[in-house]
Amino acid sequence: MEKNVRVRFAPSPTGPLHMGGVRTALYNYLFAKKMGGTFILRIEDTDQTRFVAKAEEYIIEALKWCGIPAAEGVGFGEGAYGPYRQSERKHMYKQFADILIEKEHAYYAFDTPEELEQMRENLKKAGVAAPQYNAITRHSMKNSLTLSAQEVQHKLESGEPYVIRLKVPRNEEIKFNDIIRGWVVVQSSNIDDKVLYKSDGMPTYHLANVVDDYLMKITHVIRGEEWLPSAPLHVLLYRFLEWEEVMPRFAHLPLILRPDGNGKLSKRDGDRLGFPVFPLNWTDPETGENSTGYKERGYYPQAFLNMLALLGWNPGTNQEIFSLEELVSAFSLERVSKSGAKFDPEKTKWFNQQYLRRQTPPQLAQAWMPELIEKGINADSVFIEKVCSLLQEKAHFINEFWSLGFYFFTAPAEYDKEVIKKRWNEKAVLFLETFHNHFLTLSESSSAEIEATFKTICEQLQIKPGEVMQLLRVAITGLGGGPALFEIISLLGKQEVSNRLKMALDKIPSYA
RNA sequence: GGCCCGUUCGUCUAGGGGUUAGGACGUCAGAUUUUCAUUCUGAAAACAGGGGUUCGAUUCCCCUACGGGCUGCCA
Repeated sequence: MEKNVRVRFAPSPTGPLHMGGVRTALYNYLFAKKMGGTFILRIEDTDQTRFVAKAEEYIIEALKWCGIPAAEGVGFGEGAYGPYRQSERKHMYKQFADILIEKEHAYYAFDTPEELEQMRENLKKAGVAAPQYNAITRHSMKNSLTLSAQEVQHKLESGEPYVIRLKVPRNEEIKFNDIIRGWVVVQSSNIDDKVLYKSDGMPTYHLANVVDDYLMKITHVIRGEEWLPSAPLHVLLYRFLEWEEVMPRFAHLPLILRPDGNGKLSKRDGDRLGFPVFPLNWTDPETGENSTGYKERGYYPQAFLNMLALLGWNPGTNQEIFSLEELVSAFSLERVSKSGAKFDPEKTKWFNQQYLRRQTPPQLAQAWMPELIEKGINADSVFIEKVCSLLQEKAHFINEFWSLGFYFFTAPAEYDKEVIKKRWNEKAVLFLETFHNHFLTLSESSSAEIEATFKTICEQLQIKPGEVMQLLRVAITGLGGGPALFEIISLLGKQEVSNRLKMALDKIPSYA
């Protein structure tokens, strides 16, 4: 077993973290915990042009809400390998680019963006589908391989903008053993001379992530499949920097796909299809555009995480509901699947329902209380808890409680029209009146008692219970469905039910 | 286009040379609660296609098809 496992989640702060990112963070977290290792948050902000204010803060808040905090890194008390923001590590990268140049594994390039564009266009015209800056084309570009040493020196000294590119060998087989995918083999001729160091003095992702992973003693790189094509490049970097023996193991996670059609789940899909893609609400600082989060939609973070964990990983058993601790002990990268997984919003709701079911009535009452207070409801806590335990089995979210059970606190203002249309007739009115009278004479009003009364009356009047049961419900709650009716009546109490029956008898005839 | 990765019910997936191919969500049907939006039971529902290898392939290999990712001085 490896010792001192160190993994990192390394998002770039270009916007809110979406659920794919959360899952990557989760798998990193689970793996770290499982191995007794360290989970690190590193902010990859090497692209200053794409910086989004508040994004970093959002990422940190999201991890906290989910309950998968980093042990080390930005927003989590730093650690021994800081700083953990690449912009603050700016000074560390150049020396490694220089080493590569010294070893002739990299070179300076002075081509302007226009010249690069020109090169690509020319090659396309000549029939090259994917023009590359590579072992062939670099000979006709402006770089330290084609220019004389003096020219290069002069350009450098005169402050001409330059980048440093990796000199990818012409024809070499590069391979690595991915934990999830097995051996991945790529010919170096298919890799281009990637920019490692940008003209603005910042490294690109490729250089920065390799340098930082090395410096931070990262043992396993667990990231999305979109990185698979550049992994060989990173392997090359480790080799050229002579860090191969401490090169991390790679695990490339399958993508999360959109529920409709195909393709990677994107930030836009959520609002288009009506489910959140972000853990928390987000307001775009530029456009003011709002996106809803799982938190604000009423999801439990545990349910959200549980769903995410099973999207691309499974324990090999039939267990589906896992606490975080259970996930940690069951998790392994080997059981992560290779193929992309379509996200299923319905099953996500189901997970939340499962967690809701597992709450105790006091927990539910506490969670519901703010809304009740806001609505000016002032009820006994024991009563509220009883309401919660009835509502619990009908709801997926606590935020459905009010629309499902407002009638516990206030008489209905409307009645289900469908039911009235179908069931309201003279016989039904007679039933309601009779039931009302009997109900008032009841000495105790337990649900069993009420049910017995109900049945007796049905027999007396020769009415099938099915004909009036739902109507009775509508008269009292206004709704056509809900928790056990006699429980509701019992809980509401004699006086209230009596009032409501009177009101229903009075209002319903002129209804619909 | 090129390179890379993938392909078991509609969806998430288990399995793995000989199985009635298992589970979950969803769907549908029955039951029960003499209502329902709960619960229970049940049903329909899958190995992309073609070649090998093999006594036998859904499982191993190859090809095809399809899907996805990447192809920036983005990450």
